[in-house]
Amino acid sequence: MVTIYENDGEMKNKKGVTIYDIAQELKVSPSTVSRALKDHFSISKEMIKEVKKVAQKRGYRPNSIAASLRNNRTNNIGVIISWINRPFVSSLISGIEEEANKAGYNVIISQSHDSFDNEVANARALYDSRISGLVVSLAMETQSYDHFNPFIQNNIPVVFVDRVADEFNSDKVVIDNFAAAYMATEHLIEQGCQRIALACGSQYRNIYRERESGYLAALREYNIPIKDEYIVHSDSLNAQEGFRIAEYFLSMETPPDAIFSVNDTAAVSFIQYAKEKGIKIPEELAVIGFNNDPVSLIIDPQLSTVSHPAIEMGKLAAQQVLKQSQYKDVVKSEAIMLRTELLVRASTKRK
Amino acid sequence: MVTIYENDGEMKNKKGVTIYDIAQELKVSPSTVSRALKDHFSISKEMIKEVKKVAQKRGYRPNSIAASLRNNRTNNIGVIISWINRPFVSSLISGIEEEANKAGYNVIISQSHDSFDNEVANARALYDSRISGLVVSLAMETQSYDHFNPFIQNNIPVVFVDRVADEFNSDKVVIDNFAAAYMATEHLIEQGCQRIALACGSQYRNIYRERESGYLAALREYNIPIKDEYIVHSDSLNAQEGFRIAEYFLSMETPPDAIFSVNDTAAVSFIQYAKEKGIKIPEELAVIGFNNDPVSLIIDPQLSTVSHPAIEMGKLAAQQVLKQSQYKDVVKSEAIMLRTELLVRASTKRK
DNA sequence: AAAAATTACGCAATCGATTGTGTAATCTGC
DNA sequence: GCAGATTACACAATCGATTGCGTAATTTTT
Repeated sequence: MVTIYENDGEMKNKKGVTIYDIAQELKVSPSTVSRALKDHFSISKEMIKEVKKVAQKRGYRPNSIAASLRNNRTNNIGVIISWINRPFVSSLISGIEEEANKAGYNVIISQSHDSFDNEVANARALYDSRISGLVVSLAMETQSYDHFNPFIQNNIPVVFVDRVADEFNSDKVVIDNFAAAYMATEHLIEQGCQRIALACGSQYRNIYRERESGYLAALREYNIPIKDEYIVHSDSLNAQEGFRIAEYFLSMETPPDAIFSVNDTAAVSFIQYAKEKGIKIPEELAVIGFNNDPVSLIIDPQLSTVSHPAIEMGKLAAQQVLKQSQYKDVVKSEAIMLRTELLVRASTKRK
Repeated sequence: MVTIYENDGEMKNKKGVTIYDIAQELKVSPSTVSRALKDHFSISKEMIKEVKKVAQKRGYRPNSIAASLRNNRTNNIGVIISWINRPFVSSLISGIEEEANKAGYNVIISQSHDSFDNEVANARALYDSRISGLVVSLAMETQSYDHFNPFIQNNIPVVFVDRVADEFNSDKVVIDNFAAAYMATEHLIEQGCQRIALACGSQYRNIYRERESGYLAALREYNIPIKDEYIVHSDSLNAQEGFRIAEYFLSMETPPDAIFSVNDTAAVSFIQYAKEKGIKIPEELAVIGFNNDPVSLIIDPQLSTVSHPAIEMGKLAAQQVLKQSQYKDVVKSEAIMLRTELLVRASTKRK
């Protein structure tokens, strides 16, 4: 299944058409061509028309590399995320891309795989390629933020999304994790759950810290005793970990009657495990997740969860980057906080 | 929730360190610095050491824009895909990115959202940004391929993945859709299914055409009559369409006893619809999908499907692009075909 | 010791677009 | 009809790294 074809000979290595070629054909200077293509006021209407006609005819395409070098800025926005194949993350990217494209920017994506070293390497590579802005959702491991300093020092805007660095002064787009977790926990309490467990992520990341706080606050508010053995932390709340945690919770002497999971992946595993063991959901065990992943509607019973405005977050982050890259002088750092929504489905509906 | 901070004043607008700065400090020429940084043989060991020391001290980072302009090539690979938030696609991208990063390349991603116009616009933007290679999985609508000609004419490699253009002479990375569909259909027949329906996609795309051919071939091989009313084509096999198609099939006078869906999304909808209607799976209706999306393991009963080596396909596509961009002279176009695997799960296990 | 070879570096053009400044040519006002 | 204003374009430097070619200094060869 291999086909071979040869060169056309004449067609190949024909260098791209430049403004110099157009200038030569029209016997004007390259600067005139450059300005004409941008409808500069100092160029006559006729000349603009002529230039554009020739450009069209010759198939001229601007070399943005050259422009970038001259202007010291590219039309590229860098993005560093953990894993692209997570529903929340790919929606985030969609939002970033949509907003960036609208403004004539391309998006360069790199995955940290939740490793600090990768994040540093990616940041460096993106810096070298002279991106004009960076959107970051931090890796699970990250605790030091020095790798973002080169951007700051060179006035390249850095915007954090979702997984942000409190210690680092820059734009942020987040959700109210505390409130969302409080809502979710309160909902479980209202459904009559008394022994509510928490499956949480790394305490290095704001999103998990804040969700834990919300969970604890709700329990306190309703005078429900907090039990350490009902709280589990995991560095990667994947399906496998979910089963492990489910086994731990459900083989306790007094197992929880509800679990709040900080992501849907683990929550789904809880339901699957419980179903295997013949534990009724939500009667014997109520489960609520976080993110509103597609799987939350596929699992039976459907999973209650907290919806994350992922695309909107991506759009806002991109807008922040673009705005910051325009106004180089006055730098104003702001944190945008978006609303979440509690989605009550069968996995917690006891009443 | 808004914080404001002012400029440092002295820190800002400090232009990046260039080889000229290093040259000045060491009182040598920029060319020497450039060569020293690349361990050029004509530079003495001591000079190389000196240059690197100063570069390190001053925090020098190469300006790849400048290098790109001079070399007429970037370290960026462009990717055009339909939707990033599909499991298959994001895995594909992961593979591309891994391989590209390994070779020191960045990946620029753009989504066509399955629209031809978007695909053309994305191709143009990527061309302007002077990517050194392009990986494409075609939009559903695409029927003309002229927008890829500028790349070909300028020796920029274009590699198609999964959704390829038969008419277009370039590298391709695909799976054996015919064989996969044949296997899937044969499996249904072996389970005793006699009235096997097909939920298919747009005939513009090879993957759906080939899968339909495989389905038809299997039916013929086993002397099962082919009924047109058992074959449905949809331009977007999403969940909603899945329900619509399920309704059509299951409200027929003689409904099918099995459905082969060319993607998992629709297959999952079939199962959900059937469960709602009290139709037993797989006894009354066997369902098999395609792609091995995460949902296929979440749905109850678990979905039989065909696994797609997405990451591997991405890696191979990136490798092809990188290889092609090295050898400008002899262009050899090849099609790589990967194996798929039939995953038999509860949704088709009748025996 | 003179010639040849090698070592180690500098000079200057180049990639393509951008832009501040300069300058003819045309136009305006009185 | 002439100074001054305006129009419409050209000149040339610039962004930062790369690289063919040139050359002085040192080493090797015979």
